[in-house]
Amino acid sequence: MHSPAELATQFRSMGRKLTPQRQLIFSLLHNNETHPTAENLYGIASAQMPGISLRTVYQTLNELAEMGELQLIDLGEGGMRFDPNVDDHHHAVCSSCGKIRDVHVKGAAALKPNDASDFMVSDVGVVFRGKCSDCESRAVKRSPVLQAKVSKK
Amino acid sequence: MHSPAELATQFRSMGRKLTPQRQLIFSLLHNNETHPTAENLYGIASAQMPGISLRTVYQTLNELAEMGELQLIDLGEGGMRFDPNVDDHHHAVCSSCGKIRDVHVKGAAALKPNDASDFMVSDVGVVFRGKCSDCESRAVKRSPVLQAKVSKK
DNA sequence: TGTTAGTTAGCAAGACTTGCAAATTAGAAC
DNA sequence: GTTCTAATTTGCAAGTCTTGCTAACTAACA
Repeated sequence: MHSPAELATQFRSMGRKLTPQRQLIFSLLHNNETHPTAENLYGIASAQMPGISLRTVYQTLNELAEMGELQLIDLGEGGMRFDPNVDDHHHAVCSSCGKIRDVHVKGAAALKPNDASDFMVSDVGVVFRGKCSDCESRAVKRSPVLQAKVSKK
Repeated sequence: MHSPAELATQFRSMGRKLTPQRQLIFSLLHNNETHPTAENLYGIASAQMPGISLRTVYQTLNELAEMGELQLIDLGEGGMRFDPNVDDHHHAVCSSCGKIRDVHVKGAAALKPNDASDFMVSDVGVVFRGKCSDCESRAVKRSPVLQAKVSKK
């Protein structure tokens, strides 16, 4: 995602308005690596701007997504997540705490469906599921013998 | 997924009942490669057993999923999809017609997050997006010059 | 055939997201 | 600074998908 300042310029050059609501959302997303849901952002935004509506948050997020400034991630956990990182990257999801982390994957771009040579691939997405280091170390401390089990989904 | 007969045995051995509704759903899922939604199955089931409820379809699907007989796929298109194929495989989604196809991916199991060596991976999922051969050939026929554009998400 | 624990059906409700219309306001012109 | 207008925000209703709840039903077994 571009910087809030750049987005501001971009919006204005498109004949669109730069409202305080939008500016706030731009700043909340800037360098945000938490993969927030709309509700997450609404919570934070509300604290700084009481009265802002959830509807506006959704609206702005959709606009940014349409502009290609956000990547939408749906991991089937009830709720779309928004990622201001639109570089070529993938995701690692902790099945314990639910945290999502951006990761780069060597060789991902070269993956091909073995048995569907007639499928024209335009995009490849990789999702790792497992345990993040925080949850893993907590599990080890709590019960070393269970470690093996726990690490299996 | 096991065969309907095997599932029947398995259910009974668990002290659960083998109802006509369950049998129907087992048979509809057997060798089903369409990645149906609950609603899809409900539609087909209703034709063969008028009065069966959508609630029961959901219930049975969830039970099978818990038993590891179904893989749940959520591609963020509004609606979980159920895959009786629980072998190690991945998916190719046509962005034009929405069809999902099971594919095997050489090297997928060996993928690792480059920059998250502390993440304990227990599962890797790969999703290809693009155009299936049907849609691709249709696009070519309709407008050869647009082919390049169309094939880009 | 009777008993009963497991199931089903139907509806209400919950979670997430979008449509709509009235009220508000950023940005441009004067 | 004032005025104007199209873009935007709000709040609520509604839509989609899924689950909770419970009365009625029934498979399985004695």
